[in-house]
Amino acid sequence: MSNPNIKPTEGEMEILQVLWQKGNCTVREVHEDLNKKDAGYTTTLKLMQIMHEKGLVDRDTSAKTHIYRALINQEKTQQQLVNKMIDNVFNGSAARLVMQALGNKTASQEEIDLIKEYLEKLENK
Amino acid sequence: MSNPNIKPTEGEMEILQVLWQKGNCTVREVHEDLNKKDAGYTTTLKLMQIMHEKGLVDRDTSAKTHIYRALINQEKTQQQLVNKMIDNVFNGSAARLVMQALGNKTASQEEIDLIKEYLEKLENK
DNA sequence: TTGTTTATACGAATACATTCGTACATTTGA
DNA sequence: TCAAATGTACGAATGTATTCGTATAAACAA
Repeated sequence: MSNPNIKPTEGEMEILQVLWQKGNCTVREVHEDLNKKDAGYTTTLKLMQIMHEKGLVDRDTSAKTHIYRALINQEKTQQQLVNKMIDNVFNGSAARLVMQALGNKTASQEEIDLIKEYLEKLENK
Repeated sequence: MSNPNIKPTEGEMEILQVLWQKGNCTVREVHEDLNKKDAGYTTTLKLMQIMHEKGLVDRDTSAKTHIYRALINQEKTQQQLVNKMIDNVFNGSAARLVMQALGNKTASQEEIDLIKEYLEKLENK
C-alpha cells in the first residue's frame, strides 16, 4: 500500500489538489496555480520536497526541472479525512456532517439532485 | 460575535465535544471523559487554560475548582470546519463531500433516511 | 563568453500545538 | 493539627508545519 495512514497537512492538501487535477507538474506550475497565497517559490519547493520524503509524491529528476506526481489516491485520502472529521467534529454521525454540508450555500440544486441520485443507488443494493 | 473566525485545533475539538455534550464541566470531568488517550491531567488543564485565553471557553473561578463552559457555538463551528473541508479537500464541491461521507460504513440506513427527509425539506423552500 | 534567469538543496527562523514537570495553594480526613 | 489529595499556574521541552534566505548548478541569451 502506498497509502497507510498519512494525514496530509493543509498546505500539502493544496498541493495535492493541483497534482490530482493537473497530473504531472513542475514545482513552478504548482506554485503558479497556488497564486492566491503570497508565499515565495522556495516555500512551495520545500513543501514538495518534504512531501517527497514522506512518500506523498513521486518525482522524475532526470531533467534539471523535476516533474512531480501524486502518489496517494485522491478518493482514499478524502475518505480518510472525512472519516476523521465525522469522528472528531460530529461525534461519529455521518448524517450530521451531511446536513451541515447541505445546509450551506455551496450546495446548489444541481448538487442536491446529484446526491438524491446517489442515495437511490445506495438503497438499491 | 463570540465566534469570529477561530479554528479550534484537534485537541481543542475533543474538549469542545465534551463541553457541548455535558454542559458545564470541571477540568477533571473533561479529562476523565477523554480517557481514551493517555495524556496527563495537567495536559488537559493546560489546553483548557489556553482555550480560555483564546476565548473558546469561559470559566467560573469563584470556587477552587473552576467550572468551564463552551463559548463558541457547536453548529457554527461545525459549519465552519465543514466549509473549510469542502474547500480544502473537495475543491469546493459539497456534493462530493457528501457522497464520500455516505459511501462509508458509518452511514446506516437510519441515517440515510434522515438525510432523505432533510433533502425533502430543502426542496420545499 | 559571460551575465541573467531558472532550478534544486538545505539550514535556520518562526509559529503553533502538545505534553509534562514542578511550585504552590486549598481542601479534606484521620 | 497536619499529611495526603486535589486543584491551578506556569515555564519549558518537544514535535511538527511553514516560511524564507542563501548557496550552487544548469540553461539560456546577448
